[in-house]
Amino acid sequence: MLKTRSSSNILSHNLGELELRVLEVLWQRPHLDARQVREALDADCPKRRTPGLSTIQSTLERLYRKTYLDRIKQGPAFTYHASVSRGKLLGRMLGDVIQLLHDGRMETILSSFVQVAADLDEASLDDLEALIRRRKMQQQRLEDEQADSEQGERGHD
Amino acid sequence: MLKTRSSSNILSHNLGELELRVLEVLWQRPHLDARQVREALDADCPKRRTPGLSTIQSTLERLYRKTYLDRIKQGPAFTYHASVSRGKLLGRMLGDVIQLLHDGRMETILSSFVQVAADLDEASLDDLEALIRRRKMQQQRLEDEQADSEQGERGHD
DNA sequence: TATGGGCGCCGATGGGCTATCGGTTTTTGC
DNA sequence: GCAAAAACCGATAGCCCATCGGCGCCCATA
Repeated sequence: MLKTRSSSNILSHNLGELELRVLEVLWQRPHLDARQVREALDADCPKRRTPGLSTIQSTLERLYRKTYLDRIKQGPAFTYHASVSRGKLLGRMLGDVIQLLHDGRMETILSSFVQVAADLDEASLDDLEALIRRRKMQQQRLEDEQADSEQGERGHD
Repeated sequence: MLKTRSSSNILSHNLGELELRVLEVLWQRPHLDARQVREALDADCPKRRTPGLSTIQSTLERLYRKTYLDRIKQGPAFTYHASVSRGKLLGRMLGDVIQLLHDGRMETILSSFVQVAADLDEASLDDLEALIRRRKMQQQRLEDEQADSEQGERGHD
């Protein structure tokens, strides 16, 4: 009856509800300590009973250990701030899902996404096109520079 | 010390590892019963110890209850097949993630996705553009037809 | 230098989920 | 009707998050 589960969840970015709410708070106002995060949480949703300070602290520490947050000791308390932007996290989680469900054909991925985008907003298709154009130019420039200086560096992350 | 957690996971589409592997099998060859699914699983990855039949059955039933699978009683055993395509599921999970992390600005969403697509493959940007073009025509045609026949129906899902 | 209030940190607890079976019941085919 | 196979149910294990209590440390202050 042993299990030997390698990992409970299939996605590498696994966030709980409180963790996400905390991240949201810190995206809006960086550099808060646990107490301030708790207050912000309470202000955001007064009807919900705010968890105790220790709970917030645990969550902050978990997020810190998972490298979603950085911290600086400021006076008596740590001050936390997101080490990953909302857009970055979005991109990574999208990448997770895609890696999980892709079938090798780019067509499947893209049509799925276009479908999502189209559901969200018609105008978004125009935005997407503009973004692609920009991205292409960016990529082109990057390639040119690389060929020019002949340096193979990575990590435009 | 009570928890009152509304839901353990934030995403609505929550799949385990075995569940996903089973889905993969059934996407490749629909209409298998538990025994056949088990054999396919074993064939896909012989090194890994194949779970018992009951485990496969439980997983199939869970996926059925979660409406990822349909089943038909065929002879002595149920025959299972996916009720949602790979692309559909991909789209929904992408939608989940986006809904979870969007900040209201379409820009954030789109740039995150384009970044992912670009990471995957350079040529994908061309594909994406082509898809968008196709999608736009499709949408245009759909709107025309709607305006023409003046029927306001929903649910092109 | 004692002391008291924060704060960090660790461990325990509870609840949910998937994976995994064993055993019992139901169904089927002969 | 009977035997075999399949479905179904319940139990267990392991993982993860939420939640807190309690202990210890540090620093300011009397």
